[in-house]
Amino acid sequence: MQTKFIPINYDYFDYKGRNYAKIIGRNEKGKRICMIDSCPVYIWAILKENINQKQIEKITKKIEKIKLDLKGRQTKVEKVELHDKKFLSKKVKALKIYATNYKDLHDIASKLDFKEIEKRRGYDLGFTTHYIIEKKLKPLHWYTISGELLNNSEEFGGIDMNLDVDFCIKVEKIKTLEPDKIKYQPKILAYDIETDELQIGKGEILMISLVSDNFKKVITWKRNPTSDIRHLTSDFLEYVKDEAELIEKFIEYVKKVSPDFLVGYFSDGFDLPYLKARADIHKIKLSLGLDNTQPKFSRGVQLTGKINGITHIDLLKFIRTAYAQYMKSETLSLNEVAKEFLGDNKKEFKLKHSSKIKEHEWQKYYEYNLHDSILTYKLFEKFWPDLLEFTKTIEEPIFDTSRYGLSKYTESYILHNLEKFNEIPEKRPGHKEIGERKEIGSVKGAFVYEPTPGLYENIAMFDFTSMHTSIIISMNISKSTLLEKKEKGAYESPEIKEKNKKIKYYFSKEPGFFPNLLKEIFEKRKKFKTEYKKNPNPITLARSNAFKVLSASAHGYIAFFGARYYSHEASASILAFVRKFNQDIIEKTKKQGYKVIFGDTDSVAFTREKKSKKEVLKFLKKLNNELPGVMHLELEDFFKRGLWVTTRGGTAGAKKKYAMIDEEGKIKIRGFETVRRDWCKLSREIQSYVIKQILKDGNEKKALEYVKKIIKKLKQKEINKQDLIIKSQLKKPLSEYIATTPHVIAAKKMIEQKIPLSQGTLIEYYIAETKTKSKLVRDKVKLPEEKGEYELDYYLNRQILPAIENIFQVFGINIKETIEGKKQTTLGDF
DNA sequence: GTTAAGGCCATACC
DNA sequence: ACCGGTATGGCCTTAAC
Repeated sequence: MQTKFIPINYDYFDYKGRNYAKIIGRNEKGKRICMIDSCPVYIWAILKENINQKQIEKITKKIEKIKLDLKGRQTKVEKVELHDKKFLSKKVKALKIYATNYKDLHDIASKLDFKEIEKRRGYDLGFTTHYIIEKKLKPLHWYTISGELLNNSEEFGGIDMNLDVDFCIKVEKIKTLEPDKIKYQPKILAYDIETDELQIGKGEILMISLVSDNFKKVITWKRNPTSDIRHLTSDFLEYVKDEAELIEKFIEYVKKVSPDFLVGYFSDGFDLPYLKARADIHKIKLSLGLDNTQPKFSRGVQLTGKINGITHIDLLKFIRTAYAQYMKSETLSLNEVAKEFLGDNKKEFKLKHSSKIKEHEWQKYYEYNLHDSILTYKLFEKFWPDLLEFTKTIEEPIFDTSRYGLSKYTESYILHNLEKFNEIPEKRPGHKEIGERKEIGSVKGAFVYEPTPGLYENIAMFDFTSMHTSIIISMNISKSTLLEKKEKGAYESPEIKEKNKKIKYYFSKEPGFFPNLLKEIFEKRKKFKTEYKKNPNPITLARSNAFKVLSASAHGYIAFFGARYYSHEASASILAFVRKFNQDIIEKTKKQGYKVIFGDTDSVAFTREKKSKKEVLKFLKKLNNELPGVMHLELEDFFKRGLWVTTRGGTAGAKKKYAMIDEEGKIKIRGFETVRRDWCKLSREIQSYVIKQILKDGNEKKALEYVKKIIKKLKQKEINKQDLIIKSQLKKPLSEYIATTPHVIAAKKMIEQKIPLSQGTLIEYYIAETKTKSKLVRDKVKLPEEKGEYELDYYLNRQILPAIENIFQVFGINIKETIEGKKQTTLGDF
């Protein structure tokens, strides 16, 4: 039979010693289909140089005889071919050694210890990745598949009989369909659980909400026994007898909706493992899989929950890697993320233990639970274009792309594109190699220019477009193009200090596959950005974003010790170029007669004095003409004013801290306390006001008046406590803290009061007046709900004044004296 | 007991 | 371990007096 098909969920199984890919997807009518397919399995043996034909024939014969009997599975070499390939951009002769089972390739590799063989590669990709590369059945692309329909067939041990799909097909032919011809509407089911404890399985699950297209449900067994059920019943609410029945009902609904995607928020680390743990306690099988199997959890750094045939998505992970760096939200909590992307307003509900929930609060709790699933559902819809485009770009199953970090994005893109360079993949570094890479230590980073504190007018700012990436492309830098010694015409890095020696690295003129691939990414990034500007919609934006992220992560990937194509030398060279190009631009700008104010990594800002914008742009053009390759400097913007301050208590200009106002009055604040979430709202707001007023007026007069007014309020204890809350994140488990900081104390108080808390929680507290004689801040910590007066001294001298004093210092004003008054007379003002 | 230096810790910039 | 280095600054801990 023949059908159209979009692959969504990839899995594989062994049958009679061979690997079979098992791919679940849909056809154009929305029917769920399972495809079963196989592909050649092989390992590359790269031969040493100068091995002659006779030697090759000799070892080929030996290799062909390799047979292994492992754990009851017999495996053997089926075929050996000689190929002309490339490895790390160098021409090599390599044997392609076919075997029966991908998992046995490691053992076959260990049998290939012939002296003629230099390296063994290409057996650590994982079967699914290998399969996608071999058969080009890429996730979320459309295909026409023809094959044999398996209908209650005995083949593959009757796999189709236990699988909840419409058809099961043994693939014979795969044909690519024109992209975007058929619209695929993903079937989504969002879920969220509420529990009494945050530790997995420790407390009971109180309720579960489920949201799909035209489907809303909250299942619960908890309510106050004295309350009248009629008042509590809603159209979405369904009562069950106990927690066991709750879990069974959940399974029932998942099966009934039968989604492509079961979507949660932090569900890898919480909801799914929690459900499994509670199901285990009740001896219930959490049979969510299409084959009725339970979710499988794998432990990387973080827990990951996989359901057979249904793609479990933890949206938090995807947002964290693909979006967090471009977001404004202070935390990645569902509420804040929803606020930023959906404009949804918070549903207020303070989580507490079920025993402390009052009668009338239950209905609110149910609604809160439902709302979380609604938000998760809407966020999935919102991010679907991004999930789609990232998956199509990286060519890994969406289950994986949605969980990958930046290095994996880059690496997957490379692995799926090696074939066009005829490259054999490099291996993953082992423990030993990672250790060695760490041992070498980090390389010197970018250059940051020390600004002179002050208020400046008429500022222009230039920055390099994708600086690191354009350096890699323009200077052909990579692990594979690094030369052992200087060659004629090679690219030469600036001088680098390594172990007290000054050295240079050289890179081949011969284009390497990595810089070449990056050039492709770089150009696609430009193309999709233009495409988006011409035709703005979620898909073009997502495509543009995918390539933006990919392009921006290239250098980080090379410098990451876990990367296949890691290179200390390449990373050091890239950064040496980064420093050099930035410093060169700064020098040239000074020479041109401009006053340089600041520069950080890839940017320079300067006052244009009396020169016109036109002259500045002419200068920019001149600078660009002197840049090599694809390197490009662009005008970030012209600014009306900008403010730079000293470091706290010092005289040096503070780096990475500035504020500018553009000609439309739009203000850009970097590094100041205003943008730091670990300062209280009051400090941030005062500072933000002061900065804005100064930038608008060009002087400090109004700002000073405002500050006096607020400080008066502060002294009269008229400030709302909410504005004095300090927030700080618990970055590791409480037990691992060496120093007992205020936020650690606050966290301990929360535990005492049974307020849910875990690693990653944003801890809130305020500093209160206490009887203690202790000078330690931590001894005055109180939780927001705790009764108490705020301590004036702390907020004045450690929050408000520090945030503004070096700003007023720019105008020669000592704000402490002005407020507290060395001259006591000024105190009378308050 | 006080103080300064150093370390831990969180957060931001690019 | 899950992209990197550079930088500010609060607060605690420790060593020295």
